[in-house]
Amino acid sequence: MPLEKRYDPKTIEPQLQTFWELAGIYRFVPGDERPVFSIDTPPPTVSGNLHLGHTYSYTHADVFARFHRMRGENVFYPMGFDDNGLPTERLVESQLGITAAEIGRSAFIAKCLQVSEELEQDYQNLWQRLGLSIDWDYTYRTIDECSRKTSQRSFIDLFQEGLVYRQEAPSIWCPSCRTAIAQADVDDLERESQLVTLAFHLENGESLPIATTRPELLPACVAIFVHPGDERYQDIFGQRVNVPIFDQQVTVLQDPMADPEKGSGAVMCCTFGDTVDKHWWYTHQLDHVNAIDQQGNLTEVAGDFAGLSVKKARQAILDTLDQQEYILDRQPTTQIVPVHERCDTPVEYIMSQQWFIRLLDFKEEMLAAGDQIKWHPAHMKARYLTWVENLAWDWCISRQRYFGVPFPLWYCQECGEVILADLEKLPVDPSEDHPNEPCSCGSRKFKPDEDILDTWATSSMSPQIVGRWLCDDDLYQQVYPFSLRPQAHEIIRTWAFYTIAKSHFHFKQVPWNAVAISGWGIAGEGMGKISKSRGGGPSPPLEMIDRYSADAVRYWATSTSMGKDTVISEEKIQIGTKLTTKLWNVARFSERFLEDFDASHGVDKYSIAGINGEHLSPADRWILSRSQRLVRRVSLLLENYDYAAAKSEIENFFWREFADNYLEMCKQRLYGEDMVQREAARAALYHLLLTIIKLLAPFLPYVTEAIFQGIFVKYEPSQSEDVRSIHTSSWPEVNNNLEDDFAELVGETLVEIAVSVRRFKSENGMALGTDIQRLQLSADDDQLAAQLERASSDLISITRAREIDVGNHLDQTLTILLDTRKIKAAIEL
RNA sequence: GGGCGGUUAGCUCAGCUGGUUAGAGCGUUGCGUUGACAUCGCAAAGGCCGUUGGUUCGAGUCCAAUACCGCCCACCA
Repeated sequence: MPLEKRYDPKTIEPQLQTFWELAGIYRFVPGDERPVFSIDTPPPTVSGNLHLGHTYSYTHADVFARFHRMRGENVFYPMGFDDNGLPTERLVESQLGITAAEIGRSAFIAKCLQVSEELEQDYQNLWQRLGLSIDWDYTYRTIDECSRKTSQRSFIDLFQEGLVYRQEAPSIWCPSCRTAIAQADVDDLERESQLVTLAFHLENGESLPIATTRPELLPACVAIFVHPGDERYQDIFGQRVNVPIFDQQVTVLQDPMADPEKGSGAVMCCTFGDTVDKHWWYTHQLDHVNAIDQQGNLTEVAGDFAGLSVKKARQAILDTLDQQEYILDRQPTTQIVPVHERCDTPVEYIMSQQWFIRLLDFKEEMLAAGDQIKWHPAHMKARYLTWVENLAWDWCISRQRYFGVPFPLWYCQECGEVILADLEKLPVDPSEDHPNEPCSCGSRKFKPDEDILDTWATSSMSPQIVGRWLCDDDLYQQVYPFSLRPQAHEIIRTWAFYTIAKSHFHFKQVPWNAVAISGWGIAGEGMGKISKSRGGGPSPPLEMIDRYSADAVRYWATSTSMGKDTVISEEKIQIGTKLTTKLWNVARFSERFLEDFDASHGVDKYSIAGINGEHLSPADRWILSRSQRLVRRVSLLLENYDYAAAKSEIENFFWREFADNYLEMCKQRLYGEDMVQREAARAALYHLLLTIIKLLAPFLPYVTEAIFQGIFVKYEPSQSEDVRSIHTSSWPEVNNNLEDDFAELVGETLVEIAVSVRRFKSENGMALGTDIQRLQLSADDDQLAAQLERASSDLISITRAREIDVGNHLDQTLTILLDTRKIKAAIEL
């Protein structure tokens, strides 16, 4: 079936998508002898707000998958959805306007399952429409049974290795989400604040000025610290001080972490205002006063202020301090406060009992693991290493929430012993199940652990979940360690780091050979324009795909290199549309010369080996040589995950060298009567078009497939490659015999001549198709001159000269077009 | 405060291990039915490659300092 005059992606893309699904083009073949390329796909957090930015990093991973598949590798490219834990709960709460506390735990979990499942269908639709070459037989949800089982198994294994522990300790707490969180869940937020200097009174009645931004923590003040070398405070070391309003007596202590430069140099230590307080509390064995409860309100120790929120209490206490004339100074200040990244609520440090995974003892191992992985771009490794170096807390994995993977354990009500679930029974819900055996103390009374695991504690097992670690060892052995982890940069410290940590703890190896870090597709000015046209919302990706094409969106997504953020640009998408149109038109042009070939040997007929070099024109030799170098370069770039440079090289070659120049040079032979010349041109054309669409197939899977199906796969099957689809066909190989420096020099000369003639016509207002009488050329180099002679058909074709005349010198009466050391050219009109 | 990335044509960006007149797309201007393509083609204009030093026969490309922009990290009184 000949190619349609106009390429209509809106109808063709969905057809091809269906074809790929039905034909199983992207199936992973377990047990196959080909080398495996396995991808640890990021399970997107199901957030319910899909925008074009989501397509950005996922396109990158797909390009790699397609490249490796065409390279002959058995590509394992699964998909997952991260739908357990706090992010999903927050979504459900905001979307349905309910809270778990209101409707009860089990009803809430049911809502979470329902909402996330509906949204996941949207994600899947988008991924399929975008053309991601995922094998949908391998999908997972981080809340599904296999994930829960894997996650609980991980916990039990680590427990038995002594790598997890439960401890009553100051923990990072989000008063809004009402749960403990981990260091990695904390972000910085700048806000306006007030630094007030208060007068604390020593026993002798003297006043000690102390600055604070958190006066509401006064009831929890347990000590005052000064620097040991601070001259001002040598005398008061060890003295007792009265805390304003609350009147408890605390001691002045010394510690090098007290900075004489800050505030008055004397600082109050409260349990707990920040991590330094925690440090001092621990190292100086101070008392613990809990002033803030789990809802973020002041406790009874705050007396009249009990029950007030932190914010209200701060103001009320300030007012009282003011009335009682404790305030020496007030300074407005911008302060950086740690907040919970999910809700931007300032965190508190609250004493509570939590489960932790040991990290601080393993920093060296984690750093070494980072060095064993290839990072793309390389500088992203620095973020990982910095994070590991600065770790200050073990990994708090317990969350006081509802929707997630439960801890697989109970506590004995008699002796407090931890009873783990049986491995065979995983996954368990300890609230519904119970232990098989009585506790070693003989008791049969158990209390289930009611917390859930940090969502990262599960998603950090993604290689094990998707590789079916616990239920399909053959598969797992084939895919693990994974070839590639693609992900975005903001989750280096969470997903990447935790996955590396888990892999180290469980298997003493790194989870992947390489990690490819994508940037973000972010809303920019272009988005404003887009959103305006549809009433203000962000641009929905399916709408953009419908308006332009999946290929065009992918073109935009692969235009900025690995690791870089990029603005969502409708303009860039439009350029992608132009490229697909150009490809289509080139293919339609080529089709008429290729369709009557005796191609009974399938696509191999015009493989490079079949080209008879004797009859190739200089233009053929030039473009064939250039194409070999292109294949070499693009392959290397893609091996190194540099999709943007690869795409740009192919695009330039295709548009500037092949379409603008080569096609114009070979037309005369294609249309001409000389069958020998015609066959040579057709062979070159066949090879080049096939090479170009293959190279572009990872980027523009739809239009290249449409061309491949329309022109190259209407013959019998090839013996050497799977030509059901361009995406299972073989990646182009470099043919050294076609690489030829001299041919390239000749080709460049031909282009120079063509450009000079075009410029002449353009400057003289002539149409490009205008015939010229004679083109006279002269080259000092005899070999070059001989090639120019041989290229007369190429030159006539592109310049429309009636006659090409190659001689030793130019006729001075003619118009000189070019005069360089290499080549001189003149025309006669 | 420490670290990383960026600073190249009006805009968005390429420029690999330093080497002839610095590239592309968009935009601008002019011209044009080349027997595939007007969702096009051809051509033109447009840059002291952030600043200042240094290394070198030669630097956008290496080194140092510096200024902005962005990000990561840090104990944020």
